[in-house]
Amino acid sequence: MQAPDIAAKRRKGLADALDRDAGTVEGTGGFVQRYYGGASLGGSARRASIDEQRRRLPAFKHRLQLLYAIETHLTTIVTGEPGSGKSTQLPQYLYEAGWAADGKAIACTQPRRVAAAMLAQRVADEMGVELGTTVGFSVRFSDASDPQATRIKYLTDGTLVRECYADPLLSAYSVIMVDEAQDRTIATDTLLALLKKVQRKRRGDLRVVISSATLDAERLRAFFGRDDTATVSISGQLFPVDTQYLDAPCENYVTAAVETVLRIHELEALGDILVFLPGKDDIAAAISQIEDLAYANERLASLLPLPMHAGLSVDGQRVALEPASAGVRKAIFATNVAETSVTIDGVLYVVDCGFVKQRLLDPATGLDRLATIPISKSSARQRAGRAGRTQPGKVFRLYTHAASGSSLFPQHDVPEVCRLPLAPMALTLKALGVDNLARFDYVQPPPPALLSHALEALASLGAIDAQTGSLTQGFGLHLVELPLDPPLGACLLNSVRRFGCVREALAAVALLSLGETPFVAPSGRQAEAREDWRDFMAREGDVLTRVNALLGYQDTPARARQQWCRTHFLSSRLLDQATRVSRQLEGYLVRFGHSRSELASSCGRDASLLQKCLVSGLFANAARRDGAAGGSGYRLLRGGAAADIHPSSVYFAEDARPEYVIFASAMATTKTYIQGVTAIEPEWLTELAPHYFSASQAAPSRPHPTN
DNA sequence: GAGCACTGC
Repeated sequence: MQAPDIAAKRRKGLADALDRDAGTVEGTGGFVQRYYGGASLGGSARRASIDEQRRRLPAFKHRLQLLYAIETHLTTIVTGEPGSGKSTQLPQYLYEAGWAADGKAIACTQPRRVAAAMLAQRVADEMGVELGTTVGFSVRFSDASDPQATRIKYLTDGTLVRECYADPLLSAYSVIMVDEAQDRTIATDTLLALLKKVQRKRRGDLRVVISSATLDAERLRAFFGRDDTATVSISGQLFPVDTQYLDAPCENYVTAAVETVLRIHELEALGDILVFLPGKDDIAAAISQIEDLAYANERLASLLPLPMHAGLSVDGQRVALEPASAGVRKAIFATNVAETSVTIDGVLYVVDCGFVKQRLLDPATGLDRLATIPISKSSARQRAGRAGRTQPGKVFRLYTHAASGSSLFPQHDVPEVCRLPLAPMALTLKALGVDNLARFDYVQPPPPALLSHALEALASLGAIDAQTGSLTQGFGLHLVELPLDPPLGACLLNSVRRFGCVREALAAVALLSLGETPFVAPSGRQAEAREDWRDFMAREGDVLTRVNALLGYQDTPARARQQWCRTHFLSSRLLDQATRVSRQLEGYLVRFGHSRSELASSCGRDASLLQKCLVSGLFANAARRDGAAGGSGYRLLRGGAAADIHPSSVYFAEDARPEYVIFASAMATTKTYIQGVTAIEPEWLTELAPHYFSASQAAPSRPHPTN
């Protein structure tokens, strides 16, 4: 139960807050209050205008209703469109109402780091405090919070889950607001499930607020218990969006998108167009179609097609965000980044192809697929909303009205726990004392096949005991702490324990955890780039080649790195991030008690040490040349699926390909491609993963049964 | 022979 004096203080705080304001607020549920005053806290003109702005936000009308709901219910679900101010205002209302009065803090979690940092900055500005004092944030690589002073703390949900390791009851917080819950990421779902457990243990002392744009509210109410859960809906600041559909299904959404853009440009008032397409190939195709047409058509000179996807450099993204010159209409061809992560101002028209690329693990084959699938109805609404941010807009859906209502488009997205590899989540839950993952109280239970896949993977790495299912001392416990996929974490731990190649392993693991290759050439300069890249190339494969690039980058003085990347056609964004990751990982190894000299170990000229080190974690990703199929392809040792070398690999253009390889990832798109490929000797598999491979041939034996 | 959506610790 809530300590009486604290609750009383808070109620007084609520009353004080009411006393400061002026006008009449009306909430639903019969909770109508008069409020007085109007003095701003700071008294300066700037503060007064900030207060004015805060009052104009839709959330303000629901302020008392929200505070009342949170005061009287353990869990409150808040739905509201973007622009309603819930992410910035609700934590402030709670603070003003005294929820942080007794030394506890109010947490607000976000799925993405930039969002957490930006929100904290804005709220600090609104409250007139220095960021990192009363208002702070904590995300990977950046902590601007002070345990003594911070009362409103923005974090990523992954960071808060990690705080559970040190403080399983999250006792530093009185209220935890989980924002953007509609994303249903693994981290969000994990956090929600943990919060339900913590709420029970803290016996009414922790309030949970779940906020979301378009939420499966009923599911969450049922999960947290209908009696203890309130629902509040806040209207957004969106303008009406007129929706248009095709009369008949289109054959090709790229052509249809281009045609629609041209028609808008021809017929509609000036205003930018945002086009949603599934991938960057489609984006490039659409843009080049428009550019080709523009040669022959002068009227298209005032139409500026631009790409927007996560693979672009910061500068590349900025071009699409900047306003076009007078009289020019931007047509931004974007992937899903523009649905959630990036907000583009000035968009009046949205063109939505109705598809998205989504990653999913096929439990039958154990292979990742990147599939182009119809979007959910929630996602369609979200995309449409991008046209109505500043004035009434229009959305052109590249499918028929009949299809839009049909089951072709599911109501909501499939949450990540139902489609992605779960080994990292399984490790987290084990570390937090969840012994039986099959019986855990999930927001939405994952398919059993995904769970057993994860448990088998963890057992084969030695992270959990195959018989008891509990984390192994030392290895398993360290693996939990590392911010890495378990196989990569295993490589890193083994590099210091067994192989003495920490310098290279840090680089390799950091690069592989980011997934992409740093070798990126602008179109048209491929040949020139390939020539330059020869200096980095290693016979042993992609990983050593990328390691060479990263170590070269790190050996370059910081101020010269950008230029160095430009001359060598390398992604400085990726290499910079990999550098930060490897530094953070090194910090973990220090914390685990490894000495400076252990961490300085290098394999020097003996690349086989690093190769073996990679095998020790990635052994499940082994493949052998497929002689029967003509020799250029591979066959996975686990499952036996056919696979090809990804075009980004150093082996793609090679005739002499190694007989046995391990790879960082396999992904089925048009074909199954393996990526991040390293040559190995087959006997390393039986030497380093004898439990996984039978000694006679390098083929997997059945993994140990688990749990 | 020719390509990977998006996050996060």
